[in-house]
Amino acid sequence: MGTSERKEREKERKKAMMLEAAEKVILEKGLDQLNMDEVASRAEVSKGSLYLYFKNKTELVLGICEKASKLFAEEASKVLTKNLPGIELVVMLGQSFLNFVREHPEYFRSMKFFDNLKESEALADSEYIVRCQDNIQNSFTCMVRAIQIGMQDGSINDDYDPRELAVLLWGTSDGIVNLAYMQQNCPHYELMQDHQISLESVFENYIKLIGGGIATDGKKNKKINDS
Amino acid sequence: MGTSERKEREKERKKAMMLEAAEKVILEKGLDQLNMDEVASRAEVSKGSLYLYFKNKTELVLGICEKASKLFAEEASKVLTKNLPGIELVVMLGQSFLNFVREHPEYFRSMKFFDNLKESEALADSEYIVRCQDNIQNSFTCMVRAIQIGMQDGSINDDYDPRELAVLLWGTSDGIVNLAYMQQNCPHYELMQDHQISLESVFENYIKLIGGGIATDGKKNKKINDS
DNA sequence: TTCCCATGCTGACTTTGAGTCATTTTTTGA
DNA sequence: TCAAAAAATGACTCAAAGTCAGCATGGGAA
Repeated sequence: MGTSERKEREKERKKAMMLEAAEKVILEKGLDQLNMDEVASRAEVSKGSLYLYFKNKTELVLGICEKASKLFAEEASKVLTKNLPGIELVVMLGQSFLNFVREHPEYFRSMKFFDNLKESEALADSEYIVRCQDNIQNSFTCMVRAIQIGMQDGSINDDYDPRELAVLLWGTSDGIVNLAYMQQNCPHYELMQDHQISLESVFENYIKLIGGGIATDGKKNKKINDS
Repeated sequence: MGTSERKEREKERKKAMMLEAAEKVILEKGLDQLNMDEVASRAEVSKGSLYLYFKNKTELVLGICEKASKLFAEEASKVLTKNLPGIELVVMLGQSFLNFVREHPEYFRSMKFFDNLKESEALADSEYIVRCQDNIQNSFTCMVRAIQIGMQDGSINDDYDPRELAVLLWGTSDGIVNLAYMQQNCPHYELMQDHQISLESVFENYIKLIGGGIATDGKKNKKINDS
């Protein structure tokens, strides 16, 4: 009986259509202008149907966030397959993050929404929350792995705890990437427009600064000597 | 005729009461639960009065953001008066930022709200936006000054452009401070809860990493030799 | 003291948009 | 072919943002 399978697929397809409609609205008008009636009409379904698939507006956005965090986690795990020194993997992860945000500002926006949820919003009882957390955790684990690889191959200074260093890199790169997002999407954000500072060179310096700090830079290559 | 002056002060006092009421609500329930009727009743005025002082909900939050950004700018300029090497001023600015967010999460929240405004929200025509931008610009200038002082006194490597370095430090410390905010205010944020990583040590390592990267650390103390 | 006007204040009302549900349409399997 | 189940609909309810016609107050002129 392949009927139920086809039905299942059809359901997924519709859900995807609704998410895509919502993404477009966010891209065009911003998250705060997202309106359920408009999403419904753009997805060519009734409002009732929309609520059949997503129990409220929060879950609709979390649906986007799930896609976003999954996509990025895939990106991150792809980076890890490359045969490169750990330090370069770390740099590539940062670069992927930046590209991701530039290519999908609406995804980054939905992830910020996720970040700022409070328990007050029907939070604990949502499957989406759990899946988003999982995906983010996976990306984070990629960062930890890259650092561990680097410590193993001697390209990264092993004075630090790998997980702690990962948190540090996660936080700082989120900050830098957020600058990029705001420069691109928030016209009133003036920190960089005023002066003629390019994000390219800021990011380059970020890599140089952080990279310099965590790399072994020829001082103590014990691991390299071993191999 | 001191009457109009007293009236003016009275108006300011009421405005401050309304802002305080709104801050309390944000602190207790979060920004997304902020509700104009509740603010009005807590401030012991009618809804109509509230709208007499703030033309909409967005401006009310921007009013808080104005206070917040002003407070922080004052904090930052206080740091600059200290008679210390530039590098230590930079570290103190970072530390102040972290303390600020810990002590006033609702202020940080309102600044995030400001950051994420789109032009769609009656944006260009708001006096608040301009004042917030000014205050933030002032804080940023403090960071630039601290860096310039450090380059002058030889405690900071002058390979970088001061403004570009300031953007870099601004972005990264915003990211780190954001981690602190989330850990404190968003129960679903699991990046650090899972592992037993303390924010203290992450921040310490942040200072060590960045500080190490920008400090002259005895390699090229040309300016120090001069004096 | 009394009245008048300006300014400030009020809360009932309008509007908008999230979320619901009784009803209709479509699909499925007998 | 048809009845029961599943899916879809959009008019409705309800909460909260935002408005406005009328009320209160207080300071100055008669």
